[in-house]
Amino acid sequence: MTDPIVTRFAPSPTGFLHIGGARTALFNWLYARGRGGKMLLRIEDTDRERSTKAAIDAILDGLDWLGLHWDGETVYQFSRVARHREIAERMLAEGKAYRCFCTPEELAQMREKAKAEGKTRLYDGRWRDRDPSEAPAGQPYAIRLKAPLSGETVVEDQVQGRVTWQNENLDDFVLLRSDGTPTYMLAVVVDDHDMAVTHIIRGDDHLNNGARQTQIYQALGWTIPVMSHIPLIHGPDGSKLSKRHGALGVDAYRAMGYLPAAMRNYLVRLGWSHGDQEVFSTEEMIAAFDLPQIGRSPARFDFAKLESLSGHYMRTSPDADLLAAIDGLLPHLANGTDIAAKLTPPIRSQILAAMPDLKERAKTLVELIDAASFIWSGRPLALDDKATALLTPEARGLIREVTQALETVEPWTPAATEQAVRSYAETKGTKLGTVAQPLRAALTGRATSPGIFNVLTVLGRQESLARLRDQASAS
RNA sequence: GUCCCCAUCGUCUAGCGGUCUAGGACAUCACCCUUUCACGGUGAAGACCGGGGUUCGAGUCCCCGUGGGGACGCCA
Repeated sequence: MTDPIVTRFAPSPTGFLHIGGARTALFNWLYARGRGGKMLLRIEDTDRERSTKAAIDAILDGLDWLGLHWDGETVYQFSRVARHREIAERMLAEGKAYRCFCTPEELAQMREKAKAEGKTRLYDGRWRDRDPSEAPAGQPYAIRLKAPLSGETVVEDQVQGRVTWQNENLDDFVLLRSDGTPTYMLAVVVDDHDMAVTHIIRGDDHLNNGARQTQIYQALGWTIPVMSHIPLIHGPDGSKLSKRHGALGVDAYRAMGYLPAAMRNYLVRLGWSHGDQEVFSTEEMIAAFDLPQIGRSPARFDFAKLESLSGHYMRTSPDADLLAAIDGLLPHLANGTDIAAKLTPPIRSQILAAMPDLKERAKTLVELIDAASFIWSGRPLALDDKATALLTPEARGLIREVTQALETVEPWTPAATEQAVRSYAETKGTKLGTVAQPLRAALTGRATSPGIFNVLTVLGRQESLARLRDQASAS
């Protein structure tokens, strides 16, 4: 029996969960779920200066919203420093690492020199073979890996293929800082090993780290996890994602009204494909996802496609789910509290009644809420510019007459009101649109809305007639 | 600068030597449907970065160039 698959998502809590991190989490989650494995969560909070509680909360909240649930307890890397130190000491004792007494100034000089000479190896290894007895007394030291000087280090990457580095280009990097805290490079290896991680899936900005970490695994004699470095996501203009375009926290996407399912679907197709399939249910995604199908070139973030996918999920979601999604979204909206207060039980059932018509034309929950707002907007109804333009004196005259025709309609159903309006238009010798648009403006305050007869039905006889009379008499 | 990675329509991508006069999706543009807006339907326009090889045959393999990206910290 082979070992169970264990993946992990390991964000550093120095900011929100951005779109790239969300996709990395999704890939890890899909890979584990599809193979009966586990996805672990490890918060890489060893940078005490920059790690914040707020960032941790944002990451957890973001994963939760996306529906990417991890297995087991969340591991906080900082809590494991003693273990990291233990391994560093062990490597020192075994001669796999050594003490380096260089000062920051010396290091800065070395770096400059190396750059000037066009060398990749920044540290010159000056303490590599020196006897510790030569160390200046009381001088703090860092522990560096005694990396191989020749030969090559290879990462057999599932997405990048076989990637090779000449060891002469890799220097003796620091494992344990002079203040006794572990570096990221050491901590990751020790934690992944201790957490029995079998597959590392992360952004390809870590590809070079993959080589360094491989050297640590080799020094320790540990099994190297299968690595997959996925390409980064770029902004619409091809540049690195910045706050100007796509680098928003996932909470921003929630606030824009995207459904988590749409988000997952959009994200999974960024860099990964399964033939010509564009739409994937979560189950399909889990079943089809695999590492070799991930592309190696960076993808650009495209709101238009996200939007389109979002519309698809809006249309295909059950009505009640969408209402629940609105409830979930309201707390995250600026005017959410005001709207929430208006959603009384009767209003909610009106929304539900209108939902089949509403969801057909909304791309996001925000649009859905906006399109539904005519239901709870009280009289006198505010008119937007287009609606105002529609309500010419002639149009108001039409409304007056149609209202009279409508007053006798019984029962108040879409078919019956349509009957009445159509026959009115016929006797007037005008097209249905000529009377439907003014009705729409008077009823919803907008120039666009669901089908006008459904609007009449959702609003009910009393409210409909009242809104019509408001506009018939006004001028 | 050095190291590493990448390169098919505007965008996401299919393509794993011949079935490619290169397929799908989003976006765009027509037309149809139609009470508005969407949806839906039909159709159009739109790509293999350049140059060398290898091969009977290259979008597919190799090399060089060019262009992107990433990494070069006692950050993660």
